Amino acid sequence: MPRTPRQPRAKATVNAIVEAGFLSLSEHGVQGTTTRHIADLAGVSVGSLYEYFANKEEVFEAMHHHMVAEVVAMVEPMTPALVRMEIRDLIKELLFGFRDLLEKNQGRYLRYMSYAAYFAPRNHMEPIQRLLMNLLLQYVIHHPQLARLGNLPAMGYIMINGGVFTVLRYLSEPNPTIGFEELVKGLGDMVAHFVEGELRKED
Amino acid sequence: MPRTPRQPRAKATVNAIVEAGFLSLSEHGVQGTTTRHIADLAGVSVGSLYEYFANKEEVFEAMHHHMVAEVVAMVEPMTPALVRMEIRDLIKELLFGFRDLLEKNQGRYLRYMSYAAYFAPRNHMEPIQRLLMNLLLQYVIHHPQLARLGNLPAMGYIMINGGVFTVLRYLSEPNPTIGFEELVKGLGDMVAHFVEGELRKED
DNA sequence: CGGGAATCCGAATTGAATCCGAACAAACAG
DNA sequence: CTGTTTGTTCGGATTCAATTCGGATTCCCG
Repeated sequence: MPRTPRQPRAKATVNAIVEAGFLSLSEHGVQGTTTRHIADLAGVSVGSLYEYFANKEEVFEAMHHHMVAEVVAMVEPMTPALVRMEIRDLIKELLFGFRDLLEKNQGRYLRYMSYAAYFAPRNHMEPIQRLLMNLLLQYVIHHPQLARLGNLPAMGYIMINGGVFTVLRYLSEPNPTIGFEELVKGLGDMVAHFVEGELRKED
Repeated sequence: MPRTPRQPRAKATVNAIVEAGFLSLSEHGVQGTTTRHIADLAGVSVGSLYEYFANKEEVFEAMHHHMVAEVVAMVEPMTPALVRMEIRDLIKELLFGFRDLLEKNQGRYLRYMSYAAYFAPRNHMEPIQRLLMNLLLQYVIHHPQLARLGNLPAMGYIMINGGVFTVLRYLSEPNPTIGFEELVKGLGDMVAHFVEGELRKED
């Protein structure tokens, strides 16, 4: 049963372990990331690690929460500005921000993401999906003509998942055949044309 | 150094091991899939497993090849018919076929796919991506008006990755909020409107 | 048949994950 | 201050899965 850290010293320990988790993942990949490794990098002993984490997986879960929290911290302040933009600009802003976040710290979040399906198999992207679905709703509220669009949940699902996963996959690619700008422009065009097309169909 | 099976008996062993890999993955997930487990399910000893596979990961790679081969075997015969269809019908045909394939055998391929990022981090989808890119090219050849479209590689990248990953993610979802038909229709609309919009822009 | 190659086996080895009890540090009451 | 309680850290002991290895068994060709 893992303990919750009370004293600041312990909180520092927990934090160091999570940091070390990202470091080790970047350096050695999943296979090479052992508890001893993490503990060494964190400057504590394995025993200490198991004081606060029931098992190795929980360390990865904590890393996951860090990442999600940062994404939320990025998107939420942007939201008021985003909902007033043209759709193409919104997508551009969002995806560039997303890329920068993922590549921060030698791509620690990106690296983590490519293994996330293993560590957090169930719904690991759900909070982010909800965040973006909320952004979409806010956007529709600020652009009432969009309310005429048909199946908003399905549209949102496709745009969010298609967009997020395509960008993730793109950024993980060792030598991509297209540029990130092209990708972002293409995604923007795709969504913009789709919206126009659907609105035209309504008439 | 793994040996290549020569006698039919050995080929059966190799096959049983790969089959057992899928079974074990379905039953016990990644964590629960041990070499002993696979060997037991295959009705052979661990030692035999290591005769033909250098390590556990190679078993997963063999499973991967099985899956990719089946996808190719599904798409290639469909191609001549697909390239003559309306874009929406093509997408519908392709995605329903894809779903059926993934859900065959109690979803063994789907189950495998959700862990694939871990086992085959580098380029594990590349053959499928190439297959679909080729389909796209053939399609453009049969619909010459599409040749006026702008950045085909980027478009293809987005449609293929966005489509494949969205469907994969959707099928892995325990209780999806939208129906598969809606998803397929939405993807079809998205692509169709995009094509129309781009063609209109060219004028 | 007889012998060498191919196949199969499962106990032994190895190394990582996890547990645990003792040692050390902080907080705090009297 | 000082004894006690509670929180924290440590690293060796244990457990379990991956992989190895030497020998037993089966196949197949001459």
